[in-house]
Amino acid sequence: MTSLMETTFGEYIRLLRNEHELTLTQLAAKLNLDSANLSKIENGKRDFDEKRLPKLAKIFNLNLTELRNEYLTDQIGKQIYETNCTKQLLQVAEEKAEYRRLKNIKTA
Amino acid sequence: MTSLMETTFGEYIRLLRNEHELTLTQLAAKLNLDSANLSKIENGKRDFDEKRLPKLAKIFNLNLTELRNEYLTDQIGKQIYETNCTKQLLQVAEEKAEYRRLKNIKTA
DNA sequence: ATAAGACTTGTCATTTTTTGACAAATTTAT
DNA sequence: ATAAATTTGTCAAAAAATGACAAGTCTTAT
Repeated sequence: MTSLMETTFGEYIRLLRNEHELTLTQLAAKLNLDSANLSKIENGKRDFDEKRLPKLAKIFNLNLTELRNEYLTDQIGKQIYETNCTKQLLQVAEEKAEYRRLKNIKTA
Repeated sequence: MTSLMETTFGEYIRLLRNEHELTLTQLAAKLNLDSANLSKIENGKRDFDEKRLPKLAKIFNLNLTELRNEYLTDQIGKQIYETNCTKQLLQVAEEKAEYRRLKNIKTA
């Protein structure tokens, strides 16, 4: 796996956009959304809608799976940040995830 | 800190309820919710509303902070599970959380 | 067998949250 | 100063979460 970004997902989009010298308006059009909202996304004031990941990957010719990982880690990182979840608690959360895995494979 | 549960939050509530020999109806009443919905919560089909944590703590005479941690780790664990987030990706998510911390302390 | 209590499931209206869209700033580059 | 780019505020629409109730199953006592 390619090493993932140490940025927010919004910053990552901005990075890509700048690399490709697109304006907000131009990229927003390609993504089928409003430039004002894309601005908010890049500035972390709104979330990028997961449904648009395939489109985003196509526009910048990125591997969708890796992009999804970028997105996923951003989302979870955000939650960790917002809830002030410590490493110790995160460890517990991981164990609980594992518990769900065991349980649900049996159950389903 | 007391060691946290390796159960879902719903299962934990059920555990507490059974220990105290309360019916769904009885506990639901104390929590100001419908017994049918409490059943769903215990069975993981709905989320417990965070707003009720203080009430829940009071009913069972629990430390609110610890209960919150129980809740928090359940929530994040659930997200880890649902998104199939691997340990490796979780590590990245943690770094991103750290990045947000640094950034937002500066920014705010 | 059946009646009662405990629990579960399905559905739907209400509430809350998220999203899309537009107008009006503000900033940046020329 | 102008024009383009970006940001911010607001609000209606869409989507998701919640509350409530009805109807179902399952168990247990009689």
